[in-house]
Amino acid sequence: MNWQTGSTQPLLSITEVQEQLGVSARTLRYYEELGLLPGVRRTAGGRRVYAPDELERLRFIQRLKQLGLSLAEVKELNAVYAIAGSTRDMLAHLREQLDRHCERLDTRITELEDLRAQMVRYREHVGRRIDEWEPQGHERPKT
Amino acid sequence: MNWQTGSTQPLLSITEVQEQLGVSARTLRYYEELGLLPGVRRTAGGRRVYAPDELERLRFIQRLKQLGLSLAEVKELNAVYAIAGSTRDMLAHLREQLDRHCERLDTRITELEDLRAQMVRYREHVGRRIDEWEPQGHERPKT
DNA sequence: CGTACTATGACGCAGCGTGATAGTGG
DNA sequence: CCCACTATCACGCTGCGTCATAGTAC
Repeated sequence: MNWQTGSTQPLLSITEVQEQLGVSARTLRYYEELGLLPGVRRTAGGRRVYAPDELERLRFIQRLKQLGLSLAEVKELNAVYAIAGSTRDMLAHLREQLDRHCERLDTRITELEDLRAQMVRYREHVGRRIDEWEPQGHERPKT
Repeated sequence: MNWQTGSTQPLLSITEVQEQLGVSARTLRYYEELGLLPGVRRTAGGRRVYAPDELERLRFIQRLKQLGLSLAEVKELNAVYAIAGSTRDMLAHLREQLDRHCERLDTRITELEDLRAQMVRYREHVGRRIDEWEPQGHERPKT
């Protein structure tokens, strides 16, 4: 699949992008629908054509997503990007987002650790009750 | 609100349960709809009446939820409970679930820690780009 | 009789997965 | 003409929040 217009721009179909980036076609359409990936061109038949620019944008989105930002936050960053054009403002905004998210992550990690500790205690409690079971004198399973 | 039939059973309205357990009315109806909380009685007018048993069950559900089990898993446990009547079988099943979930938690915690480290690195990268910005010579903001 | 509480039903969110149905590319 | 690929709905999932509408308790 290559409709190069003269220059050697690798234009990709949705399936190719899917394979290269590991993002499903459904996800690609969804991102576009949400406005995260504007300006995706089409063939005469209406099929999506992805240029290197879009791939860059997608990689950026992937990174932010991996960092745990929501699509709404990614969209907000894209909006800033559109206005500030990858300038200092955008970078500053991005850094703020990262800071905020880093705090949320810390909180979440602590919560999970507490939960884990609690779960281990509860597990041991359950274990003891199982051990105590036989002496209780109820109908025992097929031991 | 107390329709005690003679014995001193504190029968509660949905709002009272909501206040005592911190579970919304919507959530209570939802649990019932899912079959997590069967046998909730009603007044002549169709209003839900919660007995101590239900409160116990709800507290149990809350604990499992806090430990991160999904409602489907809680339901499964209830099913076992209904059959085994809180016997060894049920406890054993519960312990298995807890074990499995503990592993998932470990994985998740590790993931989040990796993510955090990655985010900090990215944040620093962004920070450096901001610092480098002035020398670049683009139109500076209103410094 | 009023008004606070409640019941049921249904839509909404996030982030897509998973069809169904119809048109396109080669 | 065939068949793979793709486009556009549209519903499903999780765990409820949040109306809208109608009936109930006091």
